[in-house]
Amino acid sequence: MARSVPRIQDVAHIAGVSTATVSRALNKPESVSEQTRAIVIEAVEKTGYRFNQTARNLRRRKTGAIVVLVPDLGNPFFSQILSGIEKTLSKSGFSVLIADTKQPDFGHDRILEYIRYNRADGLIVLDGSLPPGTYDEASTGRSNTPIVFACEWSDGVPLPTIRIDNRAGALMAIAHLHDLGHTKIGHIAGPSENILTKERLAGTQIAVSQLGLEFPDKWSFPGNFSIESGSRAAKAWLDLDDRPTGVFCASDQMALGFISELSNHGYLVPDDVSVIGFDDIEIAGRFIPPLTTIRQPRSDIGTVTAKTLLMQISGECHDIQPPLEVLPVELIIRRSTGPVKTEARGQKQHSGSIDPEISTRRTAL
Amino acid sequence: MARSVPRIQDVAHIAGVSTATVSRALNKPESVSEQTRAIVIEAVEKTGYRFNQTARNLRRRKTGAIVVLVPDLGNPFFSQILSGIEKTLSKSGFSVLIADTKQPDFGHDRILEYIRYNRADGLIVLDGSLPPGTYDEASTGRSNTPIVFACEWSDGVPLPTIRIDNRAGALMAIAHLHDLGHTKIGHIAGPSENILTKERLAGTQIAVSQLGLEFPDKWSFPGNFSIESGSRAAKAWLDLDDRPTGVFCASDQMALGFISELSNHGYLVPDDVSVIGFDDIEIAGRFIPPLTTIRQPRSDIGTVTAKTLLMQISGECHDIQPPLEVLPVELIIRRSTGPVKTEARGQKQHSGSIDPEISTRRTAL
DNA sequence: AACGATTTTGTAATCGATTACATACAAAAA
DNA sequence: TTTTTGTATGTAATCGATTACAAAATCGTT
Repeated sequence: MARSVPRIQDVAHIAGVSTATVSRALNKPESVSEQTRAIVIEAVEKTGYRFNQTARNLRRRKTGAIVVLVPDLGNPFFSQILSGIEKTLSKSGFSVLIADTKQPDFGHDRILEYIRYNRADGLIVLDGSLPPGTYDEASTGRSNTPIVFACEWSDGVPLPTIRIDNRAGALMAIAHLHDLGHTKIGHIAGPSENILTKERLAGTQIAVSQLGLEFPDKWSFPGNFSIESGSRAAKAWLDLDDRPTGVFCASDQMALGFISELSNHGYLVPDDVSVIGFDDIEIAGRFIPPLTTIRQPRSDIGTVTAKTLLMQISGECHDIQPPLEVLPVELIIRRSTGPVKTEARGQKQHSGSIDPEISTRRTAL
Repeated sequence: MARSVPRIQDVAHIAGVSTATVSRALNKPESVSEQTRAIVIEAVEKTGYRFNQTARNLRRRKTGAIVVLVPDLGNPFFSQILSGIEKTLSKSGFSVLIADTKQPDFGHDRILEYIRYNRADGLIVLDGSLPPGTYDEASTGRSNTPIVFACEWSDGVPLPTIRIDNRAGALMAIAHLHDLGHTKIGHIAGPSENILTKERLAGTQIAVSQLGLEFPDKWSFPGNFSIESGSRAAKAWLDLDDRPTGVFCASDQMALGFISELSNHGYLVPDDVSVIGFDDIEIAGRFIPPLTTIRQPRSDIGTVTAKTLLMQISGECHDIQPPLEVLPVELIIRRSTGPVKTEARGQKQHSGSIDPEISTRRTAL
């Protein structure tokens, strides 16, 4: 046991061939005679040799790593997309490196580091809020580190993007509320500069105006996708004289925060207000009431993104236009939305002879 | 613009010194005269030079990467710990590599790869369910890749571990239920081989027997930490003739699934049964009702783990015993637990003249 | 000025693989 | 038999930094 980790030289020595032959036997088996190949394989097995990734990377001028820029690691929505990415990339032998862009010490120039100095073989960006100039080198081809956007993107930056149709999602949400008879519809938005916020708000506005509904500013609540901001929106809703009877939230987390805060004030969903979310995070279907929402195919987003990046890296993609993949969304109807009530809140709606407590329980589900 | 990325040679050439001097000026500034240092710095700035991580790693026989083995990336509990790890390690210049051990294609020998072939400078294991033999080389010092356990661990494996006091957490949970008058206490457990399951179950049994309570098998429900398994436990609870009035769940997710399923069947928490969880994931405080739970300091676990690993890597840690850090847990009382009711379920409990519907709403909060 | 001690700098080996190029050898064609 | 072609293998350069060792420059002392 002279050395702890065997090198290609050790294998070559045992097999009685040169290092070049060992390398070829392992990387391009057809370029080596069947005999020597067998001898080499045997020597590899005897020594337990594994190639040194670092040395290979240096020689090949690759890093073997893909960096994923996540806006918020703590958010369950992203962690599941990440899971899909990791699965696909690790299968292709890449390491997945994660950086949280909302960490206080994340400098935006770290991206430039990755792009400019070849610190990664590719980049997946889940955060559209980075300054657009960041991508100049990548989009003009001056950098050879491919970048793919997923979920979010940066307007006007011509890079491959995997996303869903956010406007269509908003349209579906508003249409659903309208089908239930709601004419006074509110919206809780994400962070104002966010591209998803803009798209979902735009979709809402289009839908609302097509349906000929009013949509005053006071029915549009600010938020930032977080649970807490949903709960703040609830307080704003409570302060209103003329309240929307249906509220479309730009994220499930805000929807849950909204419902939760209303519940703290003795209001019930969907009795007092119908609420629809966006994302379909795991807990949505198990909330009380189960949340009606627009589902995003999270795992698919992850795998499609990873595959797109792999194609970019291998150079298989010869399109002139950077690929744009728009995955479908789906309306999941659960119990946080219901027919609009005409009565003012506080009036009871007992139906005949049913025990009032049980009745309330039913509606509370 | 001859080369896209400047090398140390380019800097050396411009500064009129050797590559060795440039390297020293950057890595050991005190070993170089003030003059040359200034010249080198200037040349570095002029060229925009950044060292090539791969080349450095090859020479230093390091990889610059830490691998984190996560049992389930989609679980919000882990993603927040991960966030703490990433923050600390990236500050020290390490890349964080993530592997999902529950991915179908995750071979357990991948860990051996990391340990044996120096594919990473260190390993953080959040999954205690890997075969104990895996760590032989690491714990006997035959491998020089340090490993640190966090949250979970492998019994009898003498490696540094950062965790909470699971038994104490269980004790606090049971004591809380007992304080509220509950004498019939049930438990929803995690996956049976899991070390946390065992500890929390053991804590429950100790507490229950110290308090002189009965704890029949049928009050111990199987689970696997997931929302779904909590909901299955709810069905089992419903099937019981003699039901526990307080249930301690080994994870928040199971608690939420449990409450959700009960709600689907018209049962209310804490009216019909008090429920306490474990973890304090973000949504817990916003569930309906807000979940009483045992809080784990997730972010702390992440940072302490990362720091411990860094010490192991730098060799600063000269303890004979591998360090064991037990972080404190905290009982967070919210509204999913309440005083035990003596009445049988289904009897109304209207208090005087209050509108019954409003009354129910209150208790439903 | 001469000496040794100390600081600063340069030369070249090294980390461990990949691969361009050269060479050896066998089979096919002349 | 000689020449050509093609396949299989070896030699050595290379990727880009770090660092052991040697050489040179600087300093203080006598």
